[in-house]
Amino acid sequence: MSEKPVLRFAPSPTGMLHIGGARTALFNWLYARHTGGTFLLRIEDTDRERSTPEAVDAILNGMTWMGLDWDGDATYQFARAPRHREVAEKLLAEGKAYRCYATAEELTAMREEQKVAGKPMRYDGRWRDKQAGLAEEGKPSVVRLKARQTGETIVHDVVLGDVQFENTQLDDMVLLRSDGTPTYMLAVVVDDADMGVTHVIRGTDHLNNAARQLQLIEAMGAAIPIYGHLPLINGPDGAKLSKRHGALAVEAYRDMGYLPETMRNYLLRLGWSHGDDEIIPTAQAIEWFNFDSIGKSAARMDYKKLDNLNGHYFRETAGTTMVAEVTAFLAREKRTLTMTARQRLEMAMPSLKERAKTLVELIQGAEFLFTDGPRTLDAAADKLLTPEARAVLATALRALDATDWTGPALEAAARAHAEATGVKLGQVAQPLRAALTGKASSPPLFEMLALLGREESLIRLRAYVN
RNA sequence: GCCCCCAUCGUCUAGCGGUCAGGACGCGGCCCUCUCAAGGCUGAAACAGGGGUUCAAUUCCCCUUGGGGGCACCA
Repeated sequence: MSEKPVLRFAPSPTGMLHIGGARTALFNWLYARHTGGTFLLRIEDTDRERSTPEAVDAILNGMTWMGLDWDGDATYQFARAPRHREVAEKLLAEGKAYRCYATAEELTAMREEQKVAGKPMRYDGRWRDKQAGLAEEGKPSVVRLKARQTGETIVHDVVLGDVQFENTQLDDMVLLRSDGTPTYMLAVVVDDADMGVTHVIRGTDHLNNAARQLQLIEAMGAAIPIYGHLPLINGPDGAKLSKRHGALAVEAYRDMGYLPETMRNYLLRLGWSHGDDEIIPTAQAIEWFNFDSIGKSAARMDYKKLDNLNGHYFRETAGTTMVAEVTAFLAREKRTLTMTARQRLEMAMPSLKERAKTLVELIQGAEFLFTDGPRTLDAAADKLLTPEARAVLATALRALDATDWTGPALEAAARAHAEATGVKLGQVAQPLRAALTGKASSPPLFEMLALLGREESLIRLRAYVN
């Protein structure tokens, strides 16, 4: 075991890259980067019916957005079918596999009977020791592994520990379909062996498969990889994460305005821990990541916590980077900013990123910077601009106009004006804010007034003086 | 039905025989404050139940219950 670890993420391109897959990819990637090993990407497209090029793109894009770079080119499993077939033929020749002529209908009936009888639903090995006779001549057949029928198979798992399966529970799985194409079971094992994969880290939905794959590995005489099965992610209600919960694909998180760094940190903490640490930037994660601290139980998505983390990374991220994130986000919505809007955005970014939790929220809060002229009031701002407030606005406006148009000077003027008229600063500031931004909350008022400039600010304020 | 896995505050988790059961998100209160955030202080909130083992169980074992996964010529 002196060789560097080789890990892989092997999704099937039958849909988007979902959050659970993203986490599996992340864990594999982290371990590879932590150890200086290799992280491979293999597209398991042996199911020709369900695999689509769109899904392949979605997975590749999702991985790229998540910042999970793989080593070398992605391999496509279907392209390796001849090799898979070769292995199956070898097994057949060695007597470790056999042809089964049972039809699909026959097997379905068999399972039905087993179910009714309360017996485990397994292939009964009806062709295991039977020679094909004249009747089978030219009939379609599948190739099955002649699995061991006694004893037990133990999966040594780095997250779950040793898991033991009775071999009587494992049946003779299909290696080659009747059309000659390899099954997933055959393909993964052959590919992992050929690619030199040392660590198979995947979801617990594959735990049972591990036992069966172990038998195939043994029959092939290949090296046994280190297994690790990760608990699945459930929806906020604890039920299986499904389309019903929406927000399944990583792209959905991108569109909701979360940063890749946020997703990596969040997904890492969902099932992995390092004492009391919550904020774990990727560089730190690479340094710390190990298999020992992976939890065994399924976790649920918590959007509140995700929001909180995203807000944290907004505050941590440089303003220029955030401007780039915002413009990229807007570009995806086919929006572009004018030169002025962009300049304002850059200037206001330190204040904007301080109070938003998602890019969507940040952009909503920045809309008043993107266009010129009087604002349309939202409900809260409208409620704020009572006749009395408008009167305050009128006098405050004159006080402001009489001073230097800088943040500190404007604030001083407003404070002096408030004191002179015997009201609190808030009573002066809120009407101004409503007229200036069209909203009841915004980044610091005086900073925004200065940023928009005297002329533009006065146009907006005067619009709401009766 | 059969097999496998899991089980600490509402949620994510720390804990690896003796702890006032800790942290984070969320929630309540106070402070700060031009709004909204952020920040500081603070409060409520958990060992699923029952048996063992042990001087001592959240921690080890068994059962129950509850969740999850699997049982294809899908991956």
